Amino acid sequence: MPAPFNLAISLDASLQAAATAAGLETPFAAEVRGADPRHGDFQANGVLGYAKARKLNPRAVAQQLVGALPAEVTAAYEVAIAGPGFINFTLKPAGLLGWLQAHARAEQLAAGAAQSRTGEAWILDYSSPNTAKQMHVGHLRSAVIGEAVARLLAYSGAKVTRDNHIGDWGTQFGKLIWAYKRHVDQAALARDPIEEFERLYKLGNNAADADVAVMDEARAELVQLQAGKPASLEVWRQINEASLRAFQQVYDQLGIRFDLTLGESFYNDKVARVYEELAKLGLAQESQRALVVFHPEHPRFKEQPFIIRKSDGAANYASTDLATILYRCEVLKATGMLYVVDKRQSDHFEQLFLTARKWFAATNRPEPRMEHVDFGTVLGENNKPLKTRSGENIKLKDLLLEASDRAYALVCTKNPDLPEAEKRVIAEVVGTGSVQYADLAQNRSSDYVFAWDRMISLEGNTAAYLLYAVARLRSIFRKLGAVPGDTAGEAAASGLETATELALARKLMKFPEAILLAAGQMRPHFLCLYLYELAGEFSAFYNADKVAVDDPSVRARRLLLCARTLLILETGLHLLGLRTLERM
RNA sequence: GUCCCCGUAGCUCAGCUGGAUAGAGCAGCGGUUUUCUAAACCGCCGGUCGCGUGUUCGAGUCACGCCGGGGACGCCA
Repeated sequence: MPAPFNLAISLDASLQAAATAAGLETPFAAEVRGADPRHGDFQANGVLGYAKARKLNPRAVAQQLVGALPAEVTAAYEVAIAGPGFINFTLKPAGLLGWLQAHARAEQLAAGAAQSRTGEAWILDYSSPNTAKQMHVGHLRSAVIGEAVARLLAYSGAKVTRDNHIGDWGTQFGKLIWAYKRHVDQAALARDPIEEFERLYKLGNNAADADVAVMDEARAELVQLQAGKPASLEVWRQINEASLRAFQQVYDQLGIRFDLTLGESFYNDKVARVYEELAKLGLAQESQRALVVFHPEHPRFKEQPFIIRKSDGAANYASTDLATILYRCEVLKATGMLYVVDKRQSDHFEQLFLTARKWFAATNRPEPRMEHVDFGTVLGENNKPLKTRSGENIKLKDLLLEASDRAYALVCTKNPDLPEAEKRVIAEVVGTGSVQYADLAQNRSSDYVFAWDRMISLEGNTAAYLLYAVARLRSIFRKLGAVPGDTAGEAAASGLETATELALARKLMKFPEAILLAAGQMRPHFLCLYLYELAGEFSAFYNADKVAVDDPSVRARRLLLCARTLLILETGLHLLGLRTLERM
């Protein structure tokens, strides 16, 4: 009998059927959820509310429900009624082993997970830096969280399109092109294009401030660019290409690859339609020469305008964001879109979504799901936004480099005999992974304090702790000359016995819940927490139960546990965007 | 001024749609290695969940008020 991927869901369905069989009134919700291990694996709390609403004795209702449970359930679980009417379910050891045997390979887990979001098509809008500028620490969270959410949704069965909505259009290009044409240093450009663009922009900006004639020339450059003059477009195109190449170096380290890069310039010719439609529908109105949208039903947005066209006639990000929503629905056939953006922009997104909903409703377009996946600020240890000592933004490139350096120093003390090249790889994986994981492990909505020591000190809920568990698991298989997931070997496994074996197996079986929770709320920290607890159970098991024992059936079942732990740890870490290691 | 978010152990944080005795890590104290990586494991210590009132079988979680911190608020994104 194949074990269902998500036992909680399957149990819920069984209870629902039992409720009908027991003659309970509808609606009845079983409310199955993971339980405190002291009480069991799962608990159903539904009878409490049900009994209350009908002034029944909850324990009697629970009794009635338990009496109607199908034989498969009572065979697989210890069932107990506790307290005011909780029903506790503890999977028997044979059931645990059965689940582990049914989910032996990555494809089997993936197939199970993919059931929850089939048919959904999401556009993920994340990272989205400005071209011609360095990515700095302020770009970290969007990239890291966005990628993890993308992977979680895809794993859950959704079609995911990663769209890098870069800032590649704006008034700064006039000054930049002016300076580029006159002062570009080709050698510097080849070495580090963004560094050079930043230098040129500052140069152009200063020159324009100092000299009105330069300002006029810069303005003329901008007009020519916007008018589509080929020579200007060519420079602009070069700037963007070089910028994207530089971004990709960071993305490669973070495991990010976009499907689309449709920046603001792409929507240049698509904003006019937005103005026309919204004006015609009466949603937008002229105010102080700008085109704005008010929301009379909203306490604040009845007065605080959503400016969709500036008084000088130019577009702003409200214009392009509206055009983007339309394009994503009409052309890309998205059923939903997510914006992984700083929470300080929540007003903008609230106004944007309100406006888009009214617009779509008024034009009979199907309404997409739109969600602002917000996140807090990265703070320094002084609890203020993280900066360098001189008050500059920290470049993402430098941050990741420092992470690797710190990890390298650590590998050299912990495992000095490894080959130099391998130490470098370990440093890169551990360093980058530590930065990613520190960002993901905390609830994204809150600010978080960036602290190197806590991040790479490798204690507690950190990337290194998890990667270390993976490395130890790999080491076991290396030492024993065994292959993880070897079915023939696993067939010899005897039943789970020790407390640590059982605790580990129980935690493994909870993987589906962790995925569901993390993907459902687009909060990767739920997966982090699960993986951390799993690694903890593994470490306790590793310490208490030796795998390399003589008894072949004991060894086989422990190897099976190791193989599943390895599989789920790696699957989880990869979903978060981290790489894993053989040794560290 | 209006609105939003936050306040949980000395520190950094979990706590899923209200569920059982509020949990981790760090720091502190004490243990564990002739055994698969000790970057580990085990134990102890530590909380009036900012304060108050209310809602109910049940509140860290919901409502209202207050105190404290952060953020947003017309042409940057």
